[in-house]
Amino acid sequence: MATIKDVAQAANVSTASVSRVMTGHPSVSPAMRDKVMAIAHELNFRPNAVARSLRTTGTRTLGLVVSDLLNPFFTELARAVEDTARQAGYSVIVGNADEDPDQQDHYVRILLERQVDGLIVVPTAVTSPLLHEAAEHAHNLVLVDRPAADVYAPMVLADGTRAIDELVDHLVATGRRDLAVIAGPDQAGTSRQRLAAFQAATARHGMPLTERRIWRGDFRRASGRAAMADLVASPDRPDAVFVANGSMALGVLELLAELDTPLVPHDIALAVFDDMPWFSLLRPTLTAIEQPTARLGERAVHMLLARIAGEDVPDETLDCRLLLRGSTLPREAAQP
Amino acid sequence: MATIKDVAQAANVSTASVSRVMTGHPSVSPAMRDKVMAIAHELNFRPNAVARSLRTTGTRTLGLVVSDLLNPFFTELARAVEDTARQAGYSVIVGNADEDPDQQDHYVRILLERQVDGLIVVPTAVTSPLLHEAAEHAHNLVLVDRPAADVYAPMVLADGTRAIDELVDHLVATGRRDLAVIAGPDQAGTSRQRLAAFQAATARHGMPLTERRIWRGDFRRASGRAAMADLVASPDRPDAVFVANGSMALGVLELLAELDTPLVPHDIALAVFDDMPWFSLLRPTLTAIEQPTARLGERAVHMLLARIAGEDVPDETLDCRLLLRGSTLPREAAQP
DNA sequence: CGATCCCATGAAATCGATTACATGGCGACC
DNA sequence: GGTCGCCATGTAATCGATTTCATGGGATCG
Repeated sequence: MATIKDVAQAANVSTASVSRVMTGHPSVSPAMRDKVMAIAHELNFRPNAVARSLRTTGTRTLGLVVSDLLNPFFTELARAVEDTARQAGYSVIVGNADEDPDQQDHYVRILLERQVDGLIVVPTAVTSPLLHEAAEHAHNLVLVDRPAADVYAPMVLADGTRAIDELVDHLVATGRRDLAVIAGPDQAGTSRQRLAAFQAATARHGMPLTERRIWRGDFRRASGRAAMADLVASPDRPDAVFVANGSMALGVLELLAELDTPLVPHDIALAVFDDMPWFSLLRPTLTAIEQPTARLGERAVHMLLARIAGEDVPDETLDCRLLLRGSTLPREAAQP
Repeated sequence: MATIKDVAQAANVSTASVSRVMTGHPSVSPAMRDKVMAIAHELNFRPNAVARSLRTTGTRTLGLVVSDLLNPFFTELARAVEDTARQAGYSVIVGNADEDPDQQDHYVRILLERQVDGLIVVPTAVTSPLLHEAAEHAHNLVLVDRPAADVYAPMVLADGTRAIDELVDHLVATGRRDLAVIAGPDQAGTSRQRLAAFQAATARHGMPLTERRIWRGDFRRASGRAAMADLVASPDRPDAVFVANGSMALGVLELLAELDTPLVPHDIALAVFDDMPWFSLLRPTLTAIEQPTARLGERAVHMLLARIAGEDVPDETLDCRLLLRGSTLPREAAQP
């Protein structure tokens, strides 16, 4: 690969001049510019971004660590982050923590070593010493989707409380009396939030959630399936089920599809936190709470860029939207 | 951030020694190792990977340019690439070309400047001067999923020919006589391949595809929807439709779901190239050709690492699998 | 006990760019 | 016409690591 020195020699000028031409420095004569440009093209010169970064401290690279790339929610988030970053002239290195705090830390460490200009993290666990430290150390850090204790970094979250309230109101209003939830792992902030909101809402209706009505998953497909299997096999089934994320919903739906008799919505109302484009293709169509996923990623990048620019950035909270569909129709209306 | 010099000073040793300790060089005394390690921890020293890369030429980073991150096929591919790369100690910078050759070139350029150790590309177009040049210039390049003319780089492709043959055999055997296809953009190699295979298979059955039976999409959701709208509205509908990728299938299904009378499978048999986890949740369940997506990503990384190691790497072709489901049941069996 | 060899360490060069500082030349202004 | 100043360019330092080469000291072996 041709270096700046090769170009300088071939053009009979100093490396400083070549550098000035390449970076668009104002005081360069047109003659110099043309000559250097011509030779640079001819030699197929591409500035070595690694060397540049070393000198300028600045890599124009952002790091993104998500908790589970298999989950479409996070792939959409990643897509939005990549898109927004590119428009601002940044590249993105992606890390997949697979809901494992150690792997998350592995990536944070690597990304810091690579001198990313900023870091966007979906915290796998509520607490991480490394993240804490990264935040302390004036590293540019933004948390997305999930809160994390003792990490002093701006966050952008989707708050589903209002939508969950609305959902529970609807379920109760349409005659459901025995609500259950398939929750996520306790270590994830979003899981706690959603569970808490659901509990609060049911309590508000005078029907607080008992421990028997809380199934614990891990936000992955298989755990949703297992929970649902358990749930339908139990002697006294609940008459409404709220699944705390989209991945688990896939498992739940799989299991339901294998049953001989359809349970939803007549016997059981079903609602999912996270909407997917194919939910309205199912029969019955699936009631869901839609998160502003793309905006989440977009805002995260903008907040991060603002932090990089030295600005003070407040937390942001985006609202979620309840999409009522067929799976939560009242029992009567649901009879085929 | 503490540098190696800070550590060296604090420990009263040379930077060379610190470097040797950090990189695990064999000839370092235990005393030295302990002392340096202790101080490094204390100062919270993290080696600057940018500086290291400059000296060692090697970034332990791979670049991945995919043609459309909205398409679940590519997100799964990206996930597999990231996973495999991480296991080999590499990070991945992802670029999304959005089916735009210019944007693809933009990313290739940036990734080359960043000195990635290797590049995995899903070519947006059949030809790209920059890719051609990158391949020529002994850059480590591997193409995935789609062939590209005049780019001399190893490829790993999924060949759907056999599965498409099988599909057409099945359609004909179950009484379908008027087959149609919603194809992708002509610039994409996979689109050409799939269309060619479909045409060949129908011809083999003595019913060559006429131009009227070929709808042109662009591999995106909206184009699938538009094509299907056109198709169902036409006076003489075909009795079987093959959709050339999963994104377009989503649009097709959306449109079908909005119709009052179900057409599939009685009036129209439907099959899709690309399987998705939720295809078996639909009613009818959806016949699809499954690609070995994860293996594709995995093999791409291994081939790339082999190239980086200087080995000669042959092209690879992986086979696809036809999954017959409800949407291609014979008309008789399909009556509700 | 002396010669030899190797091991641990340090000094300094190096990777490829950017940039502070020096310098020469030319135009402008009085 | 002389002085001042700025503009274009070059020289060399710099970023933070790795690595070559030199060196001194200790162990080994005869």
